[in-house]
Amino acid sequence: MDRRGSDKYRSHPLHAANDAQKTLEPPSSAPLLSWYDRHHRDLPWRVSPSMAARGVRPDPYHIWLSEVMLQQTTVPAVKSYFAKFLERWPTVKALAEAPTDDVMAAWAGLGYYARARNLKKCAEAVARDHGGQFPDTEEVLKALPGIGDYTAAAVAAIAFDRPAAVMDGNVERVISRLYAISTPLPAAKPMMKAKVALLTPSERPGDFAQAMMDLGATICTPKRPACSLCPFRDNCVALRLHDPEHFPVKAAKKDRPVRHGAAFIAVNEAGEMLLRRRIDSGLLGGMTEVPTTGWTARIDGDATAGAAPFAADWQTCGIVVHVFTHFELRLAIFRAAIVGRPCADDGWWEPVTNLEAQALPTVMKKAIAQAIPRAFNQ
DNA sequence: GAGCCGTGGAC
DNA sequence: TGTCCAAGGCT
Repeated sequence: MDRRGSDKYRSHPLHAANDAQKTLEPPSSAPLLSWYDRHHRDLPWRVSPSMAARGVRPDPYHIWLSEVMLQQTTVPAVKSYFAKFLERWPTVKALAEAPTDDVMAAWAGLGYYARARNLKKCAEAVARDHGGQFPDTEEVLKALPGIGDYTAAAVAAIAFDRPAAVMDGNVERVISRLYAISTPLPAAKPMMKAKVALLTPSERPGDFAQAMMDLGATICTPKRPACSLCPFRDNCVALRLHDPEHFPVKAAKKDRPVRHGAAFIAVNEAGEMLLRRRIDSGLLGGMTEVPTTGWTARIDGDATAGAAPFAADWQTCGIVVHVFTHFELRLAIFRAAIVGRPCADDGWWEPVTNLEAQALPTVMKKAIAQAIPRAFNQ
């Protein structure tokens, strides 16, 4: 058990780290900012250096929206969603007035759907309590739904040029290597945040924060970091120890259990599919689903017949496997041709041609595609 | 503090 | 193929 990541606990000579540190100059923000000016990435939510030089500041709404989307999500995955949201809801006020179901449907596929629910709540709070203007301090930002330590600091620094200590997974990796911190995460976070605070300059704190994250994303990568290109190469204790990949040390992860369930794709003679809305809390909260069993039981033929939303000629369509963060789901898929609209009180019958507009999470799209291969465009 | 909460890409 | 992980927040 605990095979995942357990080797991260392999021992490391602390005395060597201390000895190496004595021979290194402490890092400063200047080389990093210089590197950032030379390697700036053009991202949709950023203000270009030339515009910034003319005093143009980023739109706080854009920064906030991008930062929420980027929580535990990669830049390539976010880009199209960011463009879609800005086109549809150009201002925080527009987002505040949008129907929640529209926001959930637009978010479908990005994952961590509590972010979408909180995004809407946050927009409403900004419109209602702050006159449609985002607050410009960490403390007030953090009081808003979906804004925690990281996002509050990031918005304060990037949008408002506040000297906030921004720490995400990238910065944790950079800092842990710079100082060869052997305390495992997450226990080491307070120590790391203190290091970041000392390193954060009063000039260009927003650029510094983005530079630290860019450095972690492109140079100080988890595997095979490009240390020879790093502006901190002469200050990095982990590099001096010839083992940057050893850091950050993390607590071992737990095994991922397997859960079983069944999903039922019912289509009537009018080309409509039975859908339901999940409760607002918990897994896939507030999102749309096809009828399913609970996701704990082991499914066999007898249990499946009783678990269907209504009696019908259910045909088996095989198994869909979907991996969530903390468990793996194996979903038995069943399909039936229905006459009329049974169970309409428990959900609704949606034209199959309109499935793209629904708030269907990826696991549900996979289940539907298993039963009806042409339900979605690829 | 630790568990819960998605997804897709890289290796 | 399995494993890790990506600009975390909430409870």
